[in-house]
This record gives sequence, C-alpha cells and structure tokens, in this order.
Amino acid sequence: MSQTKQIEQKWQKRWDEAKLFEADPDPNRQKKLVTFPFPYMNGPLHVGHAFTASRVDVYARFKRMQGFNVLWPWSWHWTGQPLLGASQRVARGDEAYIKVLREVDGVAEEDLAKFVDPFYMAQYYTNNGRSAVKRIGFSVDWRREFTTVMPTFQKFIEWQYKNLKEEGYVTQGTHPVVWCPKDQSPTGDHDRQSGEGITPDEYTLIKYRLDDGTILPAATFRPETVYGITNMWINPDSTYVEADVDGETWIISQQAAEKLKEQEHKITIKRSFLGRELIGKYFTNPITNLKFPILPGWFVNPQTATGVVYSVPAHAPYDYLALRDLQKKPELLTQFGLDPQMVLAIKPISIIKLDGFGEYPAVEIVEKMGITDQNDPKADEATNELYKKEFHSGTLKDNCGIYAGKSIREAKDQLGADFKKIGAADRMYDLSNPVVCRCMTQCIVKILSDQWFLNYSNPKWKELAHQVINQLTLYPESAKPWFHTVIDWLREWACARTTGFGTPLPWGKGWVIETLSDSTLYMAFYTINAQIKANNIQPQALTPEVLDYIFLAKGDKTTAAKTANINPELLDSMRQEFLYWYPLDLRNSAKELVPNHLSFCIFHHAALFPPQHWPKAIGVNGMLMVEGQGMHKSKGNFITLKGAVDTYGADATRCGLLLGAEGMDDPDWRADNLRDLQSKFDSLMGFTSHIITSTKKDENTALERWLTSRMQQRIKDVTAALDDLKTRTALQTALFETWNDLRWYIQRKGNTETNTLTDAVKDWLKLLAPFAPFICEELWSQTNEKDFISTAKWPQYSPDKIDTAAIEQETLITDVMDDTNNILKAMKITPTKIIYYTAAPWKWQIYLKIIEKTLAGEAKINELMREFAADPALKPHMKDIAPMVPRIIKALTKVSNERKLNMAKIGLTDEKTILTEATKFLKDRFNAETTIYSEADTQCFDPKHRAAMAMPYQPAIYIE
RNA sequence: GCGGAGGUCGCCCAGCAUGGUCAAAGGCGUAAGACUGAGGCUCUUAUCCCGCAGGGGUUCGUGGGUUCAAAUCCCACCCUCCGCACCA
Repeated sequence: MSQTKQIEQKWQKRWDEAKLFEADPDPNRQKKLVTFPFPYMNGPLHVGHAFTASRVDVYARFKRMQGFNVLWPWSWHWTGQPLLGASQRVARGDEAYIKVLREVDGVAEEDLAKFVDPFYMAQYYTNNGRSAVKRIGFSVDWRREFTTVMPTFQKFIEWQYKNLKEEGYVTQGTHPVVWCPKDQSPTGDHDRQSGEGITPDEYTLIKYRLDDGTILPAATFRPETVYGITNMWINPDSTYVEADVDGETWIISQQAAEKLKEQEHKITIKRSFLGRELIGKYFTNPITNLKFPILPGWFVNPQTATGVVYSVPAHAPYDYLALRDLQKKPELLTQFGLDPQMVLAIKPISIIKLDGFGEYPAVEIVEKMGITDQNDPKADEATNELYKKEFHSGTLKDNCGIYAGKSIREAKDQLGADFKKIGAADRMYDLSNPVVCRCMTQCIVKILSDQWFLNYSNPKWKELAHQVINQLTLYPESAKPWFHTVIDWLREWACARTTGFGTPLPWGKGWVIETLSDSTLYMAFYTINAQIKANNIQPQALTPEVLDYIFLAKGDKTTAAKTANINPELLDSMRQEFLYWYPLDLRNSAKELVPNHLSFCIFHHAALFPPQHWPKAIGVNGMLMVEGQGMHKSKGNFITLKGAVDTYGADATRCGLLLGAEGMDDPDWRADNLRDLQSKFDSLMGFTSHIITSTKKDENTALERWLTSRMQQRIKDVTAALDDLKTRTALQTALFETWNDLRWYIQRKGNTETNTLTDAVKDWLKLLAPFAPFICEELWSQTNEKDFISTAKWPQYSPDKIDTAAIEQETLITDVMDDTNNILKAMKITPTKIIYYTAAPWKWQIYLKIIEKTLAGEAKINELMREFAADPALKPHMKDIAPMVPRIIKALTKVSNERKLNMAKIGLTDEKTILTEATKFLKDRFNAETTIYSEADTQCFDPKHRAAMAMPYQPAIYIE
C-alpha cells in the first residue's frame, strides 16, 4: 500500500474515533451550518460532485479552525424516476447500459444481478458514495445522514407540503407533457431514446367550416395569417377521419385524432377516408366569412398537428411554392376535378407590412433564393428566415380587421386568444420532432389534468423570494442578478408525478412529490435528524403538530408532544437544536442548479420560514470539464470520485479540483496536472519533514523578520480569499506562493535550522489543512503538537508582525538581481566580477524629500531646487541634483503609494551593509566575485565611473 | 430565440468594480545549470521581440471611441461555453 493511502486511512480512522466532525449545539460557540445538495443515487459520485463539495469542505474546515462550531451534514437523493428507470434497464437486459455499469461504475457481477431491485441499486450507490466521501476527507457529521425515501424524512416532506398548501402556494391545473403511452408517464429528457430537448409546441387551430357545418381545424403557429388565406391544403393521399369532437364534427388526420384524445377532447371516429375526397370543396373563414377552395398539397404531413393546413402564399414560402406548382400543372388539377382557371386566378393576399420587402415577401424570398418547388430543401430555410423577420419587425395591414397597425409580436397572442373566445379557434399541442421513449415507444403530447403545481407565478411569493436573495451573500456576487431573473422567470412547477420514488402527496391519491420539489427545505431536517435517530423516534411520531412546534414554534408543546406520544423535553431539545443551527450559513452547488434547485430552495424558505431563518449565503461554481470536455459516461471520460482518489490520493484530488477554477468558471480536470500535484505533495512531504526535524536555533535577522512578514501577508490573503469562498485563489496562495517564500528564505539563509522557519512551516500547514487535510495531519503530528490540525487554531493575521524595512531589504536584493540579470542578458556574457555601488547619503536626502513632497501632493521642481540649494550640505552637489530631480520624480510615478509611504517611514537605508551581508548569496547566484562599495567610499574600484549612477533603491552596477 | 458566463503572453488561469505601480501573478510545459550511479524526483535560472549596461518595441477576441495615459472605461461586432421545466 502506498504511503499516501496509509496516511489517508490512518487519519480517516482517527477522525472517526475522535468523532471530530460530529457537531452538537454549543451555546458558547458561534456556529456554521454548511451544506451541499444531496447527490442523486442512480450512479457513483464523480469528480464533479467532488469539486463542488470540496469547496464546502474547505470552507467547513477553515471555519472549524477559526473556532466555529461547524456542522456539515450529508444525505442521498433517491426520489424520482431515473433510479427506477435505471433499474428497469438492467432488468430488461439493456446490454449497452449494463456495460457502462460494469466498466465505468465498476459494479461487480453479483451486485449487478441484484440491480433489478431499484432499492438495492440505490443502496449500493449510497454505500459506495459514503465510502468515497469519507475517503476524500470531507468533514461530515454522519449522524444526520438519511435518504429521501426514509419514512421519517417523508414525514418532514408531508409537513412541508401541507404547510405550503395551507399558505396557498400549491395549485391545481392542467399541463401538456411529452408522454409515453406505454409507460403511462411523462417522458423527460433523461427518459428519452431520442428527441432530447423537444417540448410540446402549441398550435392554434382555426376552425374553418364546410357548408354542412363540418369543421376543418387548420393548424398554425401564425393565427394572424388568417386574414391572408387563399385556400386550404389537404394531402390527397393521406387518411383523414371524420370524428365527433366534443359534440362538433371535425375532419382531421387519423393520427391527429389519436393525439387529440390525450388533450382533453372527447373523440369518436365516425369514418375514415382519403384526403382526395375533400379536394375541390369550398369552406368558410370563420373570421372573415369569405369562401375558399380546398386544394391538393402533398407536402402536408398527416403526422404534424391536424394534417389540415391553410394557405397564405403572400407570407409563407411553402404555400406560394405549392400553389405555383399546381398552377403549372393544369392536367393534374383536372384529374381532381378542379377548374385550372380557378386555381390560376388565386393571387396571394398581402397582410403584413415588412421593411425591405414589397407586397409579397414569400414570393420575393422564393425568387431571391432561386427555390424551384415545394420539394426544394431551401424552402425550409426561406420559411424560417421570413417567419423570423415578420415576427420581429412586421406589422399588420389595414385588411386585418381590428388588429390593423399592430406589430405581429403584440397581435399574435391577443388574436389567438380572441379567436378562441368566439369559438373560431382551438389549440393543439404537438412535437416538432419525434420523441422516442427509452422503452422504444413513440411519444405524444398529453395534457395532464388535475396536475399539482407549486405556484411560483404568485407575485407575493416572488417578492418574498427576491427579498431572500437581497439579504443573503452570493459567492460570487455576480450571480445575484441571475437569481433575480430566475425568480421572475419561474412559473408554475408541476410538483408531483405518478411514478418513481418519493413521498406521496398527502392529499393527492396516486401523486408522488417529484424530485426537485422534495429537496428544497431539507437542510432543516438535518438539524433534528441526529436526535430522531439517537432516540429512535418513529415516523408516526413526527406529526404536523410536532414539526410545527420544532420548526415554527407553532402550537403548544405539551399538546404537540401528546399527539405524538413523545417526550416534551425531547421535543424542546429538537426545537433548540433547530434554532441553534438555523439559518443555513452556506449552501454551495454547481451553477446548473441556479434555475431550479437553488431558486426553489429560496422560494420554499421564503414561504415557510421567517426572515431570521432564511439562508445566509449561497455559493455557485462552474461545471467540471474533463480534459477540456464535458464529462459524460457516453464520452468515456467519466471519472468517479473513488477512481480519482485511488489514482491520485485524496489531497491531490481535492487540490487538483480546487486549483481548476473559482467563481462560475468551469474547472478542467487534467490527468497531467493531477500527476504533477501528486508529486508536488510527495515533495512537500519531504521538504516539510526535513524542516520540522532540523535542529533549531533562535535567530532574528532581517531575513527572519522578512519571512514572518511574508507569512502574515499570506495568512491575510488566504483568510480573506476563503471568507469570500475564493478557493482557487486561497489554495494558490497557500500552496504555491507561500512555498516560494519558504524556498527564498532557505536559499538566502543557506540552512533550515531556525525556529522562525519552523513556525512559518507550522502556519503554512495550517493554511493548507483545509485543502490537503491528510498530509497536513501527518506532518502536524511530526511537530510537537498533540492535537489534530483539523481543529488547530487558524493563524491570526497580525499587522504588527510586519516589518516593512525587512521587506524592502529583500526587495532591494531581488531588484539588484533583476537588474544584473538584465545587463547580463543584454551583454550575453558570463561575469567574472560584479561590483555594486550604493548611493551616497546626500542622494538619500533628496530622494526622501521628493517622496515626502509627492505624498503630500505635488512635487514641484522649482520649489525642490530652491530648498536643496539652500542646504549647505547639498550645495556642492547642485550640478548633479539638477538633472536628477525630474528623473526621480518620474521614477516615483511607477511606485505604489503604499510603498512610497513605507520608504518614507524607513528613511535612509544602509544598503551597503544589506548587500554586503548578501554578498555570498549574490556571488553564488552569479558565480562571480562580488564586491560592494558605497559611492561615498573614498577608495573604491570604479574603472567605468559607474558609482556616480547609484541611486537609492537602485545601486549602480559594474560587471566584468 | 431568451437568460447567464467567458474570450489575457505555448497551455491552464490571475488582473478588469477603484485607468498609470502591467510585458502583465501563479501553475503547467519548454530550455539551461545543479544534485545524482542514473533520472521521467528535487533545486536554481530563463522563457513576446530587439539590445555588448539596467533600455527600447509590439501585445491582453475584432474594430472604433474617451483620456496626457486603457488588458482595465464606453460603443459596435465576432466567437465559445452553460441553463431554458415536470427533469436530475
């Protein structure tokens, strides 16, 4: 077993034994309740889960180290159809699917055989998931774990829905869904073999009438074109039926009759016949009462809507083409008993004014694109283009009755609704493309009646939800407007369905609360579930009265306790625990959940809890990519959490994920990066161990003060980043930047034997502990510390430990090195001798003066010169000072204000001593004899007269 | 189509709210050197172009604009990714 794995197991076990992450209310400590949306258990946890949850864990560990009482609970989502569907696919012997389970999920044959039981499957993934969560080191309090089908949890959901209903947030209505006639259930995207993303389209049916009163319900997306009708199209070779529809006689395609049966129509088919029977008949437009003929149209698809189509050749390219085709074939018309002259006489009727087009846009576009006939594929393109243009910028002409002058955009809906009101129109839903269910059945649209909805349209509810968003912190803050938009955009949400796992709707027979609707408030359940389990509280004891009391302080304690036969003290204890942990301090999730789960969570908290129990913060992060691509089982790039930890170890996996991205950016999982991180941690192990075990001595040179100052800065930055859930910035600073500081110190120092270094390393481990808890525990245990680093005190930023002079000193060294390197690069030589000349004290005098003036406002050259001239000490140097002053002023514009303040505070710096002390270091670096002089030294080797160029913070350089 | 997030020096990715301290942090990759029996470990240095003295030139999706000054502000355009409902 690898060392990494040994360390992981060791500390996982010790944390467990110490019950380190079990959190109970403690009135003396501030609390943090952090959560991750429970994962759905139809498959193994993957690195995408791990990314989002790692952010929660890092935050939890950080806050725990800061002294907060942190509760991080975890649970499993079993509600819904996919789990059932997955199990059924196994039962059916779906080889492709079973292969994935075997190869991607790594399910053993004996387990696979039992997957025909959906509960077994869910339990299998739950067990695996729990083990993976433990292995990656998430600091979870497992006493509060549940699955969404547990009876106690279901009592909670029943309570939630009972209250929502009482508050008026649950309504009943009808809704069109894509429906599998075989499964007798809605077919969501995940349940589909093909046709992903297809949703029901709503057609308006214009009820044209034959003379005998029979209705020809012609389907259209553009009811406004009723004013431009010239004829009807019926496919002469398709089968139509005459049917009794809710008491009226309709003529529709055979398929349409079947579809309409599912759309709240009562249909009896009276007879069926070929479409050609209708050709040549006349019908009446119910809006204008004008009469038009029925013509043969082979492009009419009986599969689409009613199979009855009306013709608007002025604005519909297909209609114009079909008409033109007919007009070219008089002999064909005669065959149908039609008078060719009559057909030739049909002229398009223009009803839409469209800029850039004349009377007949359809005619123009057909001619412009050179479309030959109705079978030309370009006809589709022309249709799309013209429809779009007319919708966005068309207005109705004078021949459109009361709608004349209106834009299409505004008239469309109004006109459709008006027509329906007077009985001249109806509606029908259909699919734009075929949808096939996983069971291989062709789907249709069904209108579900008596459907239960969460009424997210309710303006009062929306307003409350906006308030919840306004009072909470969002990480990143830029997600806030998005939430507001989503809240405005959400409408009725069907909250129950007839199949799948879940909690039965308390009042609706046969309805089960669907999966996104039972995961909105459950964070509250965590707060009491440890007590429920510890006291073996039975589901029937969780009566509405009991839960009302615990969560809402509604009702009387003794009465509530009595209804449930539960100890009143226990009841109170649960109430207290809820009050202690709530509200939620952080919920973090992937951004894909913003438009649904997270916003629902907001709505439900708004509906049921008072403001003091509304969530305090929500974090959203990007979606994990794998090697630059979305992660999918079908793409073969699916990486399970277990697999990642097996391969790279928990710490590297966590850090690899977190270094990927923050904010709403999508992180990219790259195996190369992971391998590299893995070896980085190996190296960190050796590096740190070495320092910890070195002999120690106390030293306090500027270098130690520099290191201490630097650590303070790092502590400050990491702390601030974590408080803002900027996990990437925090980790980058903690891991790489701090490591670079330590390296610099060791190089400059030449050894690892100071207490200052050890202290810095111990702080470093603490900064890293939230990210890489296992290796940090291990290294921490190698110091003299006895306790876990997981609960060690987070380093406190102390500005008074920062020594700006020490920082400037190291900056001087690096600046000097940069300059030297620059010269060497330009000269392309290897140096044998380097001499640095530091500036004379009088130069410092003017330099500091100029800084002082700059900080005070403006450095005026005249004034400065006058002041300098007045100083007898400077008098002899006036010739040099004159050109120097503007140069210094210019150079200082490149220096930050903060640094100028420091420079002013530090004053004259003995650069000669600083550089002299670093001589050995510089000599080793450049591999050249190195000497330091001050410009003011009476005796110095200066063959090229460089010394005079020396300036404060920029010694002159001579290289041989 | 609607809504959201983005396009930065070979790659990943900081910076952009508060314009100058930005040729632009960090990581990866690459190159050289050190260490080593050896190294795919580790450490050091370099890594837009030009420059025999610490300097100069051209860069931050494209095109304009504001300004003494723009990766950063404004306008237009192009491209990529994500969500869009009964489904987790």
